[in-house]
Amino acid sequence: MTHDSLSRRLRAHGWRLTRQRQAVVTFLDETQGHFSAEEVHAAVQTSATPISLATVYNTLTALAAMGELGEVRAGRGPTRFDPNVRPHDHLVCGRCGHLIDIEPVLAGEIELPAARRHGFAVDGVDVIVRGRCRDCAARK
Amino acid sequence: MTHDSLSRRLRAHGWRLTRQRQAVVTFLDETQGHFSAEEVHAAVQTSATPISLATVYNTLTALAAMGELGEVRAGRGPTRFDPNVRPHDHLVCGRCGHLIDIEPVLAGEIELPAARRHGFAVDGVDVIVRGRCRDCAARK
DNA sequence: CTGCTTGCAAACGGTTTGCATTATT
DNA sequence: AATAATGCAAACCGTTTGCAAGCAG
Repeated sequence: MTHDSLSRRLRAHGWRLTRQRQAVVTFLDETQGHFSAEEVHAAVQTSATPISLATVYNTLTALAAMGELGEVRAGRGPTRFDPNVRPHDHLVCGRCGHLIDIEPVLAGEIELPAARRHGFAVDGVDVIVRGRCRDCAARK
Repeated sequence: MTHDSLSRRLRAHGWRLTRQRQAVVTFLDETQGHFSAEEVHAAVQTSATPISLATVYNTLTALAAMGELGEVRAGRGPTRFDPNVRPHDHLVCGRCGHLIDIEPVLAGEIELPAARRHGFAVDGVDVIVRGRCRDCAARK
């Protein structure tokens, strides 16, 4: 993404364009995978930008709230943030925590019948496939 | 899960049948719903049985490991333990955390095609439907 | 200039751990 | 008697918060 579209996006949400926010957004745009707040912090810090962990949390949480970033809580360990906002599900290793994106498991969206909705206003569905990754499965 | 069968299983796993473990198991057997470790602790403590929070964690974790208890990590807040071990999914309120069991969203088990399994040995699938419970939805 | 944003450090909630003591087998 | 399980308290990890200082608009 270009700097201009970045500015536009941030401003569109009423954000001030700080060096810290630019650094986080740029990092997320230029990489793929899943990152804990600590990992983002470490990665952005090395790029000559001063930033505190608290600010990383602020930024990531805000991005997630505005739908620019996915949050994955699976098994133990920290929340991981997912720059991939296309619909998809996750495969999680219960041993090492390895996390990868997979094509949506559910075909189309689920239209949960009212009888099973228990009065809920449904926002979405998270599907997590639990298992052992190739390496951990090999290691018994 | 009945108390008797669970006692049997605990012994089958070479576990000593202590007063604390019996208290936890009995509590889970006599109630329905979802409970944090703290809640189980509070509930069991009042029943004239001395038990520490650490022991509650030990017991719940062990029960979960042997498949006698479900663990639900959804959104923020503590892990909740689910005495219902029949296949089912969950509906979670993103505002108040209200958690309820629902019929399985996926018909039968998913046979994730090898091409999408990324080498994982799949154990199972957790489906969490996110939304707002009736009360929270009403409160806007 | 205004006030949103930052950094710091301390507080926090949930969970785990180390170790001496107790209780089951 | 042997040894698994307990209780306690402190450690721990990930995350949030309060507040003074800084900087974007």
